[in-house]
This record gives sequence, C-alpha cells and structure tokens, in this order.
Amino acid sequence: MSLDDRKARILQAIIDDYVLTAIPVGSRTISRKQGMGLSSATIRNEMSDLEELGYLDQPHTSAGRIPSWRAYRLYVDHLMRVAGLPMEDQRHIHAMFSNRMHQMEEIIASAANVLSDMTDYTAVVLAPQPAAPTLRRVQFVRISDERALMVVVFEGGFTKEALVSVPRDWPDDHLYMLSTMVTQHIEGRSPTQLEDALKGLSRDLAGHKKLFTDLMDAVKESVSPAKPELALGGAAKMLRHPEYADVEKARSILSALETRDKLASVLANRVALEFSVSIGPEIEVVGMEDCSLVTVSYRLGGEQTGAMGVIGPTRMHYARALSVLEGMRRALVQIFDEEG
Amino acid sequence: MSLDDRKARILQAIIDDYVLTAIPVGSRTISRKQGMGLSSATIRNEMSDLEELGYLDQPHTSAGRIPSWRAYRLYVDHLMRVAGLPMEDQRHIHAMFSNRMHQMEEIIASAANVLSDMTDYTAVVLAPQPAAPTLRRVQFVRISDERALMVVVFEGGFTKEALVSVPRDWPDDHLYMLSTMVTQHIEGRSPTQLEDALKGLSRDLAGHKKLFTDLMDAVKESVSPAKPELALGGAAKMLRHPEYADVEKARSILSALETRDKLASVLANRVALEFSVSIGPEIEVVGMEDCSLVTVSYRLGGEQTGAMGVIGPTRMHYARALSVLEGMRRALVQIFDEEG
DNA sequence: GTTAGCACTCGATGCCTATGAGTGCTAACG
DNA sequence: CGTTAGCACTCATAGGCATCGAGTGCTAAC
Repeated sequence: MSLDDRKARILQAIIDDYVLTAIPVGSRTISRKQGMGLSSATIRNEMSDLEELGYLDQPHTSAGRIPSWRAYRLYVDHLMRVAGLPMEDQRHIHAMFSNRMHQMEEIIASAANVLSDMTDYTAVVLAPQPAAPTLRRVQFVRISDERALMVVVFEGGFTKEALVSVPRDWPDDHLYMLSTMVTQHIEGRSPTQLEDALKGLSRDLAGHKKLFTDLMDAVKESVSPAKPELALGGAAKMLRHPEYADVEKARSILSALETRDKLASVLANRVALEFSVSIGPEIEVVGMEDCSLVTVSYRLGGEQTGAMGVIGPTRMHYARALSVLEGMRRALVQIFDEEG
Repeated sequence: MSLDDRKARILQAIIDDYVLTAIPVGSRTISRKQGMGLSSATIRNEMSDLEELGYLDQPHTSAGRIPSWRAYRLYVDHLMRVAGLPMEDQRHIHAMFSNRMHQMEEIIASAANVLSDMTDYTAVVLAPQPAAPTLRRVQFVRISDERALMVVVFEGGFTKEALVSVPRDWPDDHLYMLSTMVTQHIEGRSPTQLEDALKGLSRDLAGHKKLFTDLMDAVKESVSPAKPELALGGAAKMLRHPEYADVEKARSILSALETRDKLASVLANRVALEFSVSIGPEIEVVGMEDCSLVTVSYRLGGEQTGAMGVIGPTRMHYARALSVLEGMRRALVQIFDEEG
C-alpha cells in the first residue's frame, strides 16, 4: 500500500482542517468538504490506511485523526504551495519599517515584532554575522585621561570596539599616530593572520610593553566572533495556541525560548540554508519537541548572513509562515541597500 | 476600631502563610501557629475586623481570607523586616559575575538572570542612563570610501556613535582635522547648548553645506537620549505561580512584559527612588494589575543611574526580594568600580 | 475579653448517566 | 472491485447529584 493521489488529497484536507481548528478531524468532516465527492465510509477506509502509513494519529478510538509530524513533513516537502506574499502584506512590512532605523539591534528587534504580528507566531531573528572579515583599520578615540576607545574597522564597513588604557601623558596627536601605525600593520589581514601582524607591531612599540599587550588583547578580543545578537518577538503568542493550554507545557516552551544562546545556535545552524522547516522532534532543543521552526536566511550586501524564523505548534500554517518570512527577507535586504 | 498590635500580628501571620501557600488562610491555621495562643474563634473575630478595615478579602463565604493589596502595602510599610542578604547568597551573586564582562548589555542581562534565579521571580534591569552629560570630543573613523563612524565622547567616558557621509576625496588626515575642529566647537557644552556651538561650526564649514547638515543631524541625534537598554530575566517564571494558572491571565502578563518600552519607562520612573514597592493597582501597566514590582536604583561612578526590579504576584516575598536586590546593587557597584 | 459549640455555606470531589462524535466492520450495490 | 449504507461499539465530555469538609458567624458560657 502506498500513498496514491487520492490519499494525498485526503491527507491535505485533514491537515488544512486541523491547522485551522486544532481539533481531531473526523471522516464526515472531510467527506462533506467541497470537491471531495466521497462518502464518509470511504474516507474512513483511507484514513485507516493513512494511519497505518504513519501519517495520522488517533488520540483515542472515538476521536477523529490528527496529522502526525510525518504528515507535516510530507506536506511541506510535497503538498504545500507557497504563495507569494500579497501586495497588501508587503506594504504592511514596509510600513513597519517606515522610520529609518540605525542600529542593527533596532532593525532585528523590529523585524521580529513584525514577523510575529503578521504570522501570529513567535518570531526570532538572528543578526547577520560577518563571514571571515578582513581588517581595514584601527583608530583610537580618547575618552578620558588614561583610557581610549579602540575602534576596529572591517572590510564592508562594520566595526567593533574595545577599551584600552593609554599613557596619561600622550597628547592626542600621539594617539592618532598610534592609530596610523597599528593600521599599517593590520590592514588587509584576516583575523587568522593577526598573530604575525602583531609581531611586527611589537618591534615598533618596544618601549611600551604594557600598552602593547593591552592592545594585543583588545584586538584579539574584538576579532573573535561576538555574542550573536538575537531578537525575539511575540513570545507570549505561544500561549494562544490550544496545544499549550496546559501551563506546564507552556512554561517549558517559554523557558526554552529564554535560553538565548541555544536559540541563537539553532538559528546559526540554519544560516547556510535558504530556508528550512523543522518539525517537532526535528528541532534539537529540549522543551520544544512539539513545536515547529520555519526559517529563512538572508544576506546583506553580499557579506553578512543572518537567519530568521517563526516558531509555532507543529500544526503551523507553514505556507503562510514561509511567505511572510520570504517577504521579510526581501524587505530587510532592501532596507539595507537603501541605507548602506 | 483600629489596627492594634494584636491585629497586626495576626495580619502578619496571615500574610506569611498566604505568601507561602497561595491558598486562603483559615482561622484555625492561624490559631495553631506557634506563639499565637488564641483560639480559632478569637482569630475569627479579629479576622472579621481586619476584613472590615480593608486588609483582608474573602473569595467566598466558606473559604479562608486572603490579604488585600492594602495589607501588603501595610506590610511593606510597617511590618516587614528586611534582613541583610546572607553571606552565602552574596557569594552566589559574585560567583555569577565571575568572568569579567565587558559590555553593559552583558552585565545587565546577567544581572537580570541572577536576580531571577535567586528570587524565583521575573527580573528587569534598566541600564544606567547618563544624567545631562557634557560633550568632550568628537572623532571620525573612516569605515569606507565615503562613510565614517562619528564617535561622540561625553564627560565620564561613555560614547555614542552615528554614521555620516564624508567627501570621497578627503584623505584621512583631513578627517582627523575635522575631528579636531568639531571638538573645539562642542567641547564642554551640554546638549542644550548645542545649537549655538554648531552655529560657529557652520562658519568654519561654509564650503561644505551637505557635510555640515549631515554632521548637525548626527550630533543632535547622538545627543538625544538613546533607547534605554533593558534586560529581562526569567519571564517564564511568572507561570510558576498558581495565580497565573489561567492561561489567559498568564498571557496578558507576559504580553505586558514584552512591551519593553513601557517596562523601561516604568523602571525609569523609579530611578530617583532608592527603593520602591508597587503593589497591584499601584503599577501603572495595563495587564499587570495583579502583580507587584519591587525596585532599587543604583548609581555607578557617581554619574550614571539605573534601576532594577523584580516582578511577581502581589503575594510576593517582599523582604527577600528587597534583600536580594540590595545585594545585587552592591555587587553591581563593586564590579563597576573594579573594572571602570 | 475569650472560647466552646453549633448551624450554616459553598466550593471541591467523586460517581453516575446521557450524549454524540467518531470508528470499524459487514453486507449490499453498481 | 471499489464504494457506500447501516449498525454496533467506543469513549471523551458534560451535566446532575450527593457527599465532604474547610471555614464562617453567632450565641452562650466561662
């Protein structure tokens, strides 16, 4: 016995219904559907087959059937039609971003909120992580008598910062020269080549051991990948879905959402995939076994790649989630191109 | 009829019990308490009085009594004894901060988590906001052919940044001179005096209208108060308390916690108070009417003040919350003094 | 002023039954 | 042979009802 066309159509109908209502679907419900043209008895037989094939589960004998995670998997892989995002929704996204935003932090927080609003699910956005950047320059900005902000500029124009101690008696011009000197040594290097570059600097700064080691630490630190920025939107929306009516379940999921690091790494794993759908047990986060995660990745300026996703019950409206995510991807790239 | 000593003792006992159990307290429960020495009938009479005075509520006739928010108010104002934080807990706080943290963001996130762990309530920490800062200098760091990062340094050593467009053909030295020039104009001014300062600059930059207006915007922008940084810890812990067993209630509170801006402004209002306790309706946030918020403010380096707090049900362990918050205040100041 | 005693209240708990949505199976049908 | 009508069966759910017991208010005695 295999999944013929009719079985697929019935399965589709069951999924459609269950996604909407969250209550087990009976054979009569399906047979009465427009365009089905089969009696409930026939549907029952087919449903029985679908259950044997592992696509349906039965909570108890006299209830209807609910789709198993395998069914959703089949659905997203073969049955689903992802429509383009309606013009109206696209406008909606852009409207949300209307006032120019400056910090990446603000942008991703906003994106997460918009995603959540439009899908009614919880949304996560991982800020773009630069890929193996090249160093461009270093510049010091004195912020007090003995401390300076070290700004490290990478290819592509993004920056990182660190604080360093500088000699009290150095005039500002001296600091500027130091900037130039350090820049000369590191320019064009990748972080991996940093050790060599700094050796050269060591000679030039022979008279200032302390300053040199300080610098060294700061540069290295700034070059190491930063803690990934993650924005979460609409976490409380999780509680809207009847599957989490049980407070215990809800708590375990919300707790899981709170461990930013774990969540960030899950998203980071999806950065390489243009889009991905992880259903139930496929998400490797404890406490989220009966959720689904739909993600898309995005690439800004050809350099920095990030990912964003939507988290909901396995009974998720996958097609909608994907089209909203796709719309947001476009919007993000566009905003970046405008501003950058 | 007024609140005599015995009534107060009974009220205290009721509060103590209810805080622990979250179930209405009966007269027998109190009368059996160690050191009470009164029969349940007497307690009943007193409880009846306390109810009339507005300190107790009765969910229904045959249930026990629960403290009203007025009772908690009385409790924190007059009955409560705040113990110093046990040595062990203080060590606990410090242990959490063991590895040096660099960004304010990291520190406050960590603080929120520790607070939440130690109190079992939800915690919020507002990053310190500088008070009416004086401008110290401006420096430009070129990040690409036509753009530069403008670093604005304020008295006290904290900084803000903005992106500006700069003429393609200017060499770096030129940018450095520009830094010096702008710095000369704004040094020592407060943000309110900025308009005048920039007028002077306008003359010096007569040949570069575009650059000047750009700069003007950027400086103004950077001087306006930034979006306050807020860290939230243990939001899911809210669901542990039986008062939020109802998912609807839980959702409304978690949604309220998600509106960062509102929460930030509530905390900002508490910055001026060394500590504050807002009970139930006293919190001015929709959706949090039956929560309580306990806050303390903190001051780093005599300049920047922030606030942090703990959010729980009105049936909160106020004394514990206050002592943990107090301990955290000390720890924060100490960490800052060490590092800064 | 305190307390024992007692009738009373009322939510919680548990049990029973009726209900009805839904199933699987069988036999008849085209 | 696939489809369908019919039917007995299952079982979660909801409502009705009696019971229980924690807790109260009141009164009378100490």
